[in-house]
Amino acid sequence: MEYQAREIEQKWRKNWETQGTYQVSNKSDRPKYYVLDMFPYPSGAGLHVGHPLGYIASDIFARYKRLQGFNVLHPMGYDSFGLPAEQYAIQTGIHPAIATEENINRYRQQLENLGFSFDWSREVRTSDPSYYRWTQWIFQQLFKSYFDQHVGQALPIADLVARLEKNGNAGLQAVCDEATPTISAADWTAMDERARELFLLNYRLTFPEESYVNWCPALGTVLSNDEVKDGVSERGGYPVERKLMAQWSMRITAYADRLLEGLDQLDWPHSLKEQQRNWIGRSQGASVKFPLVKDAQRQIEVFTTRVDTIYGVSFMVLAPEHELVDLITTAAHRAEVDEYRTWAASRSEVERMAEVKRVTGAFTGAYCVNPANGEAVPIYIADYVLAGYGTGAVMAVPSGDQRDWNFATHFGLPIIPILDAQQNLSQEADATKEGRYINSGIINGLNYEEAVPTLTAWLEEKGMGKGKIQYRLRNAVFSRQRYWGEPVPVYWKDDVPYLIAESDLPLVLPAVDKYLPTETGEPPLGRAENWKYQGKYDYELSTMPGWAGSSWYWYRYMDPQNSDRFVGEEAVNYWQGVDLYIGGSEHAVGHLLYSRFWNHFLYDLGLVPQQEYATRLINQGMIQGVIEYIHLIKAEEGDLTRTFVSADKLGDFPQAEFALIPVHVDFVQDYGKEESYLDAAGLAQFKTWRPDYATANFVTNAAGQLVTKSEVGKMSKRYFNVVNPDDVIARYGADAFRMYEMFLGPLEQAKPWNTNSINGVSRFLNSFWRLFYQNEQWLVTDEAPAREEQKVLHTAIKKVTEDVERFSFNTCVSAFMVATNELGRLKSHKRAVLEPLLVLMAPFAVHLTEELWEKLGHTTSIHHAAWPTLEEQWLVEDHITYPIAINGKTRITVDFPAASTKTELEKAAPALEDIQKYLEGVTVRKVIVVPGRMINIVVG
RNA sequence: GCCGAUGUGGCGGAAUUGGUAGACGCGCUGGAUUCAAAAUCCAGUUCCUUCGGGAGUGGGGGUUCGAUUCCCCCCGUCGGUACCA
Repeated sequence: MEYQAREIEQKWRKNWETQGTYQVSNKSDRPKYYVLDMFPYPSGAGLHVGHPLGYIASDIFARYKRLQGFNVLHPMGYDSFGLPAEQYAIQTGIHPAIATEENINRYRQQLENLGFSFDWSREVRTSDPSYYRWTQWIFQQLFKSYFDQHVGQALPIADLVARLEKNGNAGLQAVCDEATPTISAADWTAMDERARELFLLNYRLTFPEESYVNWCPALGTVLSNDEVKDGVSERGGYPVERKLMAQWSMRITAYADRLLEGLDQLDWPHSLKEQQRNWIGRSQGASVKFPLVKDAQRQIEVFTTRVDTIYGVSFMVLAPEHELVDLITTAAHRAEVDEYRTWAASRSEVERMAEVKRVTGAFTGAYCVNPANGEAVPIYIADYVLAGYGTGAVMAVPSGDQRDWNFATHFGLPIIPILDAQQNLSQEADATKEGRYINSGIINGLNYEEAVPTLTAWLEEKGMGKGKIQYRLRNAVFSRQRYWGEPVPVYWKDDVPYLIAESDLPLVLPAVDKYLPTETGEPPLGRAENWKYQGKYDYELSTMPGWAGSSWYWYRYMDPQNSDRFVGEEAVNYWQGVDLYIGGSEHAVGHLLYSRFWNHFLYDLGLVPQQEYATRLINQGMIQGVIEYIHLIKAEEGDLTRTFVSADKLGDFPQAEFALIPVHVDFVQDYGKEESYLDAAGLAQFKTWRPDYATANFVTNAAGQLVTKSEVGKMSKRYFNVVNPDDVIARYGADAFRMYEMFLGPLEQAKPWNTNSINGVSRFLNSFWRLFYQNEQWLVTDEAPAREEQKVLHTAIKKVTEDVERFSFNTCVSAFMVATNELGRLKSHKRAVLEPLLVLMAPFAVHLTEELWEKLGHTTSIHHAAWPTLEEQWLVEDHITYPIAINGKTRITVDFPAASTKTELEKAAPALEDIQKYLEGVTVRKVIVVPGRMINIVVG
């Protein structure tokens, strides 16, 4: 019987489904283990060969743990709200739910093709009302909570109210808006309901606020910082501008410290933790007040990490949006300042970032007082100071900061040296902390370590400053002016937001006639007819962002049907959290930070048992594609001729400029290689595919080939280089595909997709099969295996167990190959060897092993078998082959009895006949013996 | 600029605590089988070589009996991030 991948795979997939082989119970005597894959967004394009890499790895590990005797939770579901389905709906009028459903079905089919051990009875979809009901519920809990810094956790807002009634907010240590006024108990009591609600918004963990946001006109929505890359939207690459808008916000900054500290306990990739640390951006420094010369009651507060440089301040810079600008600008400078502010506001993020080097700014005409030395400091505005960071104001020290130096040089402001070690101040700033202070009042002669505490204490005493910790992390914008997302479970009364009753959840997404903003510019939900809470109050019209539903989904898998709670207590206490999370590093500062934030919050409420939900995380590397381009001569205006030139003939057109046009990789010969090209057939395919170029000229080389330019890059529709796993599976089978993806290299490393060597894996599976079957002949016998055969088996058990534990799956595959080669050489077909080997390979080649397992006479699934036990006795040798080196260079290898002692070997090695010729004319200085390893003879 | 990864044959990669560099696979070369092809099997395959050997893990230096592995400096590639005060 030949190995027939397709038949076997279909047979077992059906069988597993009817048997419920992968169904998991929340009750078990076995220890639990939770393996989670990152939530996929079901895009219309379906899976390409890069997507399954992490899923295959997690599936192997889940299966391994199952064979090891664990009760393993390994679920899959869909992050099914999102922009692409809505963009599609706008174009076609098809409800996003319908397109999403189709995409999900396609995904499901592709995933099933790969033979994963998901418990599909636990599938969840974020766009399902039974799911987003709980996303809305968690939102409501955030609204009902504030963060108390005294206890370092979230508490019910009712506690805050009780406190306000008693003491007002004096002495309250809680995270709130900068502008929150201080009130007494009497003030609170005097407030009416509306005033109280507005006041409480300063503290709630989710709240509407007016702030500068990333507005993307093309998408018609705001975006959070992590959704903006290089000044354009991550999805679609549309321009983004700064805009002042009222938006729901999440007070993630309350958790900045805990999110930072929590990282230390996580077994996550180092670089990913670093990214989160940088994103949170904790910096220690001081806040200092600079009173205005004209009005000492008003002060400009700055944050600085170098308070020691305060005597070097020669000017002050405010962000153009800073609230004091209007107030302080003198009449003489009014026009200039207004002009600058208008100009600054008109600049897009992209422009700003492109012109970082350019110095711009304007003088307000006003001065403030340096509290350290009482000198007057001119106040400028400039857009290198960001309104959103710190206080939106900087004390400028040109001698110690390059941007300040550039600004000072441009505007002719003084550059004051402050440390005797500073150098070349006429050329550039010197940020050194070395040396002793000069020109620096009370810290003259001190060094950095002495100056900082001295100054901070002095400023604090004078009430002009204090030590402060500042974060780069901003509160997260939580509104999207879009249709296809969770409705925010809030209604408005007197311009104040109220939660809808818990019993009214879920607030279901209403039908709309179009998925576009209303004529008055409201979000699409404004189109819903008669959509009012209790028939009279307006609902919030924005929806939640993509990351809402994915911030808690791993809990829903534990208990997906529960209609009383987002996850049942029993279920969450059993599964606790995720033991292994596998996914891409692109989620480092988005999903992985937001989900940690929500988890910390749920933990504070006592709803989940662990502060960090995923203790171990592994990034799988991206599988890249090869992009094939052909060179098109850039035509002059009006010139309608189109000429493509073979890459090896570009020299014939020295004056031409070329555009690179991506070509469908299927047309290209020797795809992925240096000398890949389009032959005549490829050119014909290209012309049919791109009729607009059907009449173009093609300058080919002597062989009639149009040589392409090949580049490793993203696998994406727009490069026409997407490889569908279904095609590969149809040809080689899912088992070969799974093993091949693992065999490509280390899991975490990025690697280009190349089908060149998949036949090696396919060949291996065939020879493995032939250990059982050859020429229609069943070969397996019940004879006792020889020692040598046992050694092959147990070497494999040891290697594969160790390697799976450290996620080195590529070396597992080669271990299987080695074992198969050896057993083939030994003509070994013993059940006692093959059966354990089959179990060892079951997590990788899930169908093939199941088939052979059945043929061996088993009636239950191999995936419920037990992982083989290593018996060291078979690995013990009576002789050890020692490499013998002279001065570190290996010369020969010699067998010695394993029992030889170090002293014996030291004597025996130099006496060997084969080694004598190396010792002529030199003296043996030392013989180094590492028992079991090697022998080195040092001569000289 | 800063932060983080990474660099080994023609190619993907292995070498887990410093101990035979190149496992395993692809490709390539030769052979067997075949009318032929596919498939399969066997042998070889880092480079140089006067066949004794010599060189060799991005480059240079160091520690060590011994370095792909540890330390210092430099270079390349990839990813993240950026007027963050």
